[in-house]
Amino acid sequence: MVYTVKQLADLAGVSARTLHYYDEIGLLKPAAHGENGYRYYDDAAVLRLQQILFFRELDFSLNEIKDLIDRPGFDVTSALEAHKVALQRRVERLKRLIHTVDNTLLHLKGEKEMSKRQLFEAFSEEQQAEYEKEALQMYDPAVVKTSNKKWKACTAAEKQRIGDEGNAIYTDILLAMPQGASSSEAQAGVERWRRHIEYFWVPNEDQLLGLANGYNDDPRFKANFDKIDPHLAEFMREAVKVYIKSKKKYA
Amino acid sequence: MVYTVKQLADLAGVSARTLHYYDEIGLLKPAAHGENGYRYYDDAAVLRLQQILFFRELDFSLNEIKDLIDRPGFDVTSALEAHKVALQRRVERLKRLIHTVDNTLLHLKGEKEMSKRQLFEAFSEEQQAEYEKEALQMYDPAVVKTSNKKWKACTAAEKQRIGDEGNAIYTDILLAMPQGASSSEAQAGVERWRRHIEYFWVPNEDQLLGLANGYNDDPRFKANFDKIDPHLAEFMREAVKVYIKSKKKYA
DNA sequence: TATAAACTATGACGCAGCGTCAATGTCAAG
DNA sequence: CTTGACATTGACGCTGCGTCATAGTTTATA
Repeated sequence: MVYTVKQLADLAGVSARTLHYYDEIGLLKPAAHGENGYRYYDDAAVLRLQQILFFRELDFSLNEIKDLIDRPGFDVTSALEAHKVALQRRVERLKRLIHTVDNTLLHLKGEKEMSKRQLFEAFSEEQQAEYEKEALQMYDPAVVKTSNKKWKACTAAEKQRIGDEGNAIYTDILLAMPQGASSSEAQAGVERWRRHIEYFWVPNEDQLLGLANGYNDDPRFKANFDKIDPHLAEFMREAVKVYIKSKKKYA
Repeated sequence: MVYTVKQLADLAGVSARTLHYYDEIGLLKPAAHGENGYRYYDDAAVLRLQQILFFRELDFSLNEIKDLIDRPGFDVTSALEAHKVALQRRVERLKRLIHTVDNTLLHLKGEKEMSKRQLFEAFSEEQQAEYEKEALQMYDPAVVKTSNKKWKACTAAEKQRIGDEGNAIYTDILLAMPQGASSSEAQAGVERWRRHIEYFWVPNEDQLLGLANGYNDDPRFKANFDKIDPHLAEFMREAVKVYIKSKKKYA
């Protein structure tokens, strides 16, 4: 059998352009060129194209495919095994992304319910509280409920006060920056911060550090801190490290 | 705070080129341009960049990101939900690919063991038998073992005979093509084919049709059939359909 | 202060795998 | 002989930058 471009294209379910391209890069050459310049494919080309499409389905690149079916004695098995590993890594990555999307969605919904349920506008501090609850989720979902209850039980005025308190604390810590992370000013700030956090949640030392790390690593936390000062998050992390060390020493 | 290109780039962990590009497509514009043409970014730009990178991590396209953070009141929640679905689809697809790779690897390894263990060279018919075992795997792995045992128990001469028998059957069916899929010649061929298959495995009618489908849809099956005739696989599918219908009618 | 090192700018090509015109030639049917 | 369906090559476009190339600017050092 002999096939023109369109015939082979329809047969294999690809476009004519694709066959042109495969010819261009030397992946699938027609059996013969007519004097009119037309491409004519034979049955061997059909088989080759089927192999190509098989590997293409598996997300091999056209170059890899060329190696796989051209090089005689090319190690197809280990190529497939390597490819499998690559595919698995992609799956893992995608799963992490989905998880992050889920978290973000949870956060957004929480925020919405809040702002709908009360007159209280979504202050950035309230957002911050949301974030903190989320971070906390990584430890114990049971605690989240308690935290949520506490927050809901607050009046708008109380919330306002809590938000202001948070702001004040961060400003205090900011002012302690020139004195260094181990200065008594900074450490006092961390102490106040801890008690502020404890309004929602009572973390142990490790969790406290985890939260400070989150302030640096989670872009949403980070963004809020950067609004105050671009080095605040990092400074807090250092200060918290010092804080914990001294706590553990005297424990 | 004000940042030059490199400062912001280092801060955010991206390249200067990336910032140039984001400026070019209007995704992140510097706060000011110096008289020397230099770009100068401010803290707002830092925050915006952080948001951009957050969504970029989630595999949003730069265009989508622009919409997400520029359009006021753009529905971020449903965008995220749609994105999640897209991610999930990608995961499903990758899992299928991995499964296919696994099957192919199994097949390749089986082939290798075969050719190593015996003097018997890897005839294309033996390959075909491998494929058939693989197709069968989709139904019941327990049956595979039986099939394998049977095959291994064969002498080389027996294998040769079986392979030849397969070839003869396919040739017979090929010769029946002009008479049509429902012709008695074709149906007799299917009957012989069935008994031939049953040497390895006893399929029910549905499984028989599944196998005939595999001859068309699996490129490796297809390739072998196309060597005989490009329309044989399709013809067999039709013939098997007819065969099954008549079987069920009289059942 | 002269010069070198480090930074800045714009412009352009390259990558993968084709889709999509565009301009032009060829073949089969009515 | 026309029409329409096919064929050809050539070229740009898409995504998200990496990577020169060329040229001007700022900063550090001798």
